[in-house]
Amino acid sequence: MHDRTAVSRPTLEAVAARAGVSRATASRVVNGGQGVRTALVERVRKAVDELGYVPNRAARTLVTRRNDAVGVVIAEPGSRVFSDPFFARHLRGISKELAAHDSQPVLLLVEEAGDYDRVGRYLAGGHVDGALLFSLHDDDPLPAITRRIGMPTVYGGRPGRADAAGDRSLLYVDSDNRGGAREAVRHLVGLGRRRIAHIAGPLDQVASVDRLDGFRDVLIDADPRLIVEGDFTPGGGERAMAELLDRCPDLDAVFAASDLTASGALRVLRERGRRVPEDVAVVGFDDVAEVAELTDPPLTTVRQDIEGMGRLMARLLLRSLEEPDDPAERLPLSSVIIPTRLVRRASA
Amino acid sequence: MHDRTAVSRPTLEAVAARAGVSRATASRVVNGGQGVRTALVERVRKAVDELGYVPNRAARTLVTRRNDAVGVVIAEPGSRVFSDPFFARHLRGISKELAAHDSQPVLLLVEEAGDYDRVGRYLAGGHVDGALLFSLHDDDPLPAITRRIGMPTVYGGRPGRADAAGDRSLLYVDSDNRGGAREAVRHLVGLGRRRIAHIAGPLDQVASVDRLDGFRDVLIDADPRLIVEGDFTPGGGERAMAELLDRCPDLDAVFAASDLTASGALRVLRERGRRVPEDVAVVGFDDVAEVAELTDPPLTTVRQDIEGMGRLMARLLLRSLEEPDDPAERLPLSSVIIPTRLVRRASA
DNA sequence: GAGAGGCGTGAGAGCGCTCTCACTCGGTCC
DNA sequence: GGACCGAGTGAGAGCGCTCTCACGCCTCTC
Repeated sequence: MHDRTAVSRPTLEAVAARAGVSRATASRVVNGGQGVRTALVERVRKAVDELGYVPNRAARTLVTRRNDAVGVVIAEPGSRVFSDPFFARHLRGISKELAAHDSQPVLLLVEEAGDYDRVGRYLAGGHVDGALLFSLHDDDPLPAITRRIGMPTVYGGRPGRADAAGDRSLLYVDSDNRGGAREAVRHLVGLGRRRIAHIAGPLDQVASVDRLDGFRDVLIDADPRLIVEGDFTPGGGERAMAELLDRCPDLDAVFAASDLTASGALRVLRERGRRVPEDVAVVGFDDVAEVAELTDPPLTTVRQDIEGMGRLMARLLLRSLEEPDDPAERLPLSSVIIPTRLVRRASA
Repeated sequence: MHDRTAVSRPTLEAVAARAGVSRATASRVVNGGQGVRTALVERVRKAVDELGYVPNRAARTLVTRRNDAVGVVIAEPGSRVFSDPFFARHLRGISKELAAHDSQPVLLLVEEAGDYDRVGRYLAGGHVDGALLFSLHDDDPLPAITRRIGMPTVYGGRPGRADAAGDRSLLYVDSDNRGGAREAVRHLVGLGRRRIAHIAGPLDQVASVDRLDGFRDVLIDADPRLIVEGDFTPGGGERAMAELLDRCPDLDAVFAASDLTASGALRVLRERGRRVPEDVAVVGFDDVAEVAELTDPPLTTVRQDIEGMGRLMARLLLRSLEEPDDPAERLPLSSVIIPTRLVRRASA
């Protein structure tokens, strides 16, 4: 198929010949130069420069079994993780951290059921040293695959029960969804609000459940009619807000599980003549992209450090790749929860 | 450094032994089975299944010089291309197309000047078959690098003069920025607007210039005071709008070079008591993410097919990788301009 | 001055695959 | 009936690199 005519690049052999040393010595120099006389190191370096030598990674991988690449698997690009702002930020953090360790992210998007197979084969094919998995639903086959082939894996977001059941020592990085939600609701309480509603995210996602739990942590005996499930979209926010207002016209605050949800809620509140924040205070969640600043009024929201999350995922993965074979020498690695913080704007 | 203990995978040798054939025959079967007796094909296939054999891509790459991977280089992640919505959509289109050809995108972000070196080395290292370049400014060293090493490259967005000068046959995919701008302005004219302003994007970017050109195509002798340079952000839109209103209080329409810019403009218009669209009609550009729907009123805007752009870039690159060595046999490849279309909402 | 010990270097095997080339074998042609 | 042929198969070289191991040389010790 691809019939690339290789632009022939100099080999290590050529470098060695030019420097008047053996291939072995040239290799040593290229890989750090430990235990080679300074004079020779310099001769080889010079030859490398003159020839413009760049090691052939395929050859190197073949013998070292190291790829210097990790797979970034994103399942369901229609979903939340992929939804624009998250995705780009995650990737940026991941890329930065990997680049610092001379490793590269290989992107693997799963769009349809058939893609799992392709991605599974790719991972099993040993083209990457490890995997970063953004996988949301419980029946995702990928965790089982990486576990079976013994590929180091770090999850983005706390995995659901089914995944966790298989391996207690599973590594993940997540935002402090629960803590962030608590802070948001406490803020509303602090403002003197007494009828605080919650528009949740889809409750089959762990993050949604965590945020709902945080809400309940503060409002232990919240009126169940004040809780409605949304879907993280503006439209869902509109529908949920309308329902809430119908059910409980006396509500005086809303904690929405995402900024987009909140933006929909704001629109309905405005249509129904409720002033924000005077009549109803609104708090969102995410603070990514410009959404929270675009709304009218600008949204008070819980900020997540998505880029930091990506960076930490990569770091955790790189660490587990470095692990010595001897289990006794292994440094203990553990999952990380990244703190969130409330950003106050005009809506609450 | 990375001391991965390889989970030893079966080799082609093992498959051959189990199937009772030579390695060569096993290889033929794995690569399609051309010219092998059906009986043998089946024996080998069975052995592959039983052993769970997956070809070692490094070994294959070493001999075929094909990577089945392409580099996706994004320079200046702070910039427009990277800005969330674009990035994810591009990548999605690219990934889909590549996946269909069993190739994978390797992500290369350039954050700081020093990264050019790293990325350049990576590309030169022959780890990818080709490159998709999102590079915006004229002094970007990457085009020169890919040209020098003879690596097939497709650009996202029409390159600036400096790049194009080096190679006339350069391949790129771009949105019809100029045509889209024309359509937007014609729409405003059709609404009977006579004092139409333009908030441009940063004029060192080709897309901004193209949109401005489209504006001018329709309004050949536009009052220069009705044109202000913005920066694609809401804040820039606010400043530009304020300036425009000060200069020309009689303006009755604004064509903003991006939706974010338009959202800032809308806010200023509201503050100054201008009704949209009654007093001032507003049209944006992009229609990605939910921005245009979030604004109040929802924004009329020019939609770009970003995902399609990504897909086409990948397709163009794959095609140029397939090119036969004999120049006479080459199918002519040419750059593509993807149409845009006006999406009418409430603001104009 | 002879033996021990280290350090630096080179030879060579081998990573897992593809691909060329030579060989075999059954069938066809004159 | 022998030369020819094409299809199917296997042997083996080689892709560019790393890494083990053995060897040579130099320094040190008694």
